[in-house]
Amino acid sequence: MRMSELSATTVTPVPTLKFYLREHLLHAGERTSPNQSQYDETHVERVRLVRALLEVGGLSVAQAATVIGVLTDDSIPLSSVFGVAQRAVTMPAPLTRESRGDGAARIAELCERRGWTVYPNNPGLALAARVVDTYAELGVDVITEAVLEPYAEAADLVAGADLAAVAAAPSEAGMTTVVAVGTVLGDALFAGLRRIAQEAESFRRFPLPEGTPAPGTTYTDEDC
Amino acid sequence: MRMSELSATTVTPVPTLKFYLREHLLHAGERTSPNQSQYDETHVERVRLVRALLEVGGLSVAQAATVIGVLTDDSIPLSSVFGVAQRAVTMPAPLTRESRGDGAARIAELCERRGWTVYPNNPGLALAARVVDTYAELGVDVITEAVLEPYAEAADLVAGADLAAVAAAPSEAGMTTVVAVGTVLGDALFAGLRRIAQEAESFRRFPLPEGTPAPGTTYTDEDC
DNA sequence: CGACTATAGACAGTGACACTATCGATAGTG
DNA sequence: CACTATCGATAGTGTCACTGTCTATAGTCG
Repeated sequence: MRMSELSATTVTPVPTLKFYLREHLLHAGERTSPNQSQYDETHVERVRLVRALLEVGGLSVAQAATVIGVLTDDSIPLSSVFGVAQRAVTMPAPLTRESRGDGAARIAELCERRGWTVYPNNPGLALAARVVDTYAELGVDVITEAVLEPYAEAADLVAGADLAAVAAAPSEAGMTTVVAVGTVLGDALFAGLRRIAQEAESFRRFPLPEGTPAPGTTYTDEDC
Repeated sequence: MRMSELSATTVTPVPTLKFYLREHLLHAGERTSPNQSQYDETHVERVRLVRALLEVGGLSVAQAATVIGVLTDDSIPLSSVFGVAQRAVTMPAPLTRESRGDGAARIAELCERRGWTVYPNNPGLALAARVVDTYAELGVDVITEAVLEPYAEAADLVAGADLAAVAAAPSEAGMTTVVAVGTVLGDALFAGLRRIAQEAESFRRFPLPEGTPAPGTTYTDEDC
C-alpha cells in the first residue's frame, strides 16, 4: 500500500500522515527504494488509533505519542501500562500549582475509607484534590460525603469494569491496547453517559409541568 | 477595588483581565470616570470561576463564556441550565461526523433498559455513541454489556449525587451555579477518582510479585 | 503644581499547536 | 518519456489564549 492509498482508506490527508510520521505517531513504512515505502494494515490501524486519541480522547499530539510509545515499547511491563497511560492522559498543567486547600487530605481520607491503596504519585490523587480545592475556592461547598461517596462508588464500579475488560483480552499485547485505549476513551464514555443520566435524573426529580416538551423516544440519533 | 488590586488578589496579570473583559468572561466594573472603574468581590469570584473553568475544567474561552452566560442570564429556566451547560462543555467537533457504527443504537438500547428518558439532542447520546463506535473501529471489542452496565450504573450514581447537590443549594441562583460548575468539574473529579480506583483495583486483581514496590500510605500529597 | 504611576481602550504581537503547502530530486506507470 | 506519486526538508497557515504597546486621561504624593 502506498501513502496515497493509506491516505484514502483512513480519510486523512497525505501531509497529515507525513506530519504523523515526523511526530512518531505513525511508524515508518517498509522502504522499497530511497523515496518509496510500503504501508500495510498496521499503518491503517495506527492512523485510526491516532485519530481516536486526538479527536475522541482530546489528547494533544505529544500525549498521543506517549500513549503510542507505551503500546510499542515491549519493555514496559503490563503493570506499569496503566500508570504510564494515566500520566500521559491526565493534563499536567493544573496539577503543578500546589493545592492550598485540604483537598489532598479529603481525598486521602476517602482512599483510606474505601481501602484504595495507590502510589502517592497516582495522577488521580492530585487531580481529584485539585478539583475539591477548586470547588472550595469557588465557595460551592457541595463536595460533602454525600457527593464524594457516590462518586467513589461509581469510580469503583467503572474501574472494576475496566480491569475486567483488560483481563478478558486474549494476549498481553491486547491487554496493553485495552489499557491505553480504555484509559482515554473510558473518560469520554463515562462523560457521555453521565450527561444522559443527569438529564434523566433531572426529569425524575423535577417533573415537567403539564406543559408538553416531553422527551420523545430515547433512541433518535438525529441531532442537527 | 482597582484593576491592579483585582489582579493581585486573583493572581492574574492585568492584560489577562483586560482580555477577559473583552471576551465577556468578566463583567465591567463600575465606571467612576472615563478611564477608571471600580471592581468588587463579584469580580474576584468571577475571575476565580473563569480560571477554574479554563484550567481545571479544560474549557476554551468560548465555552467558558457560554457557561458564564448561562449563570448571568436570568431568563434561562433552571430546567434548561443543565442542557445548556452540557452542550457548552461537551466538545462538539467529534460529534459532527455522523457515526457509521451501531453505537447510537447500542446507547439507545441502554437508555431503554435503564429507563433513561432524555431528549434526543442530549449531547451525551452522541458522545457515548461516538465512543462506542470508536472502540469498534479500533477493533477493541470490549464494550460488551459487562462493561456498559457498570458504566451506566456508575453514571446513575453520579447523576443522583449531582442532582442531590443541586437540590440542596439554598437559592435558585445557587442551583444554577452548582449545575454549571458541577457539570464542568464533575467530569474532572470523576476522572481523578477513576484513576485512583483503577490502580487500586489493579493491585487487587494482579497482586505485586514478592518484589517490593508496594504502595506506601495513600495519603502522601507530595509528588514532584 | 508637577512628577509619577495607574487606567481604559484599541490594536498589534507572541508562542504553542496541529496541521498544510511547497520544493527538489527521484521512482513508478501507461 | 510524459506524468503522477513519493520522500524528506523546510516553511507557512490558522487558531487560540494570552501579552505587549500606545495614547490620553486620572489619581496620588511631595
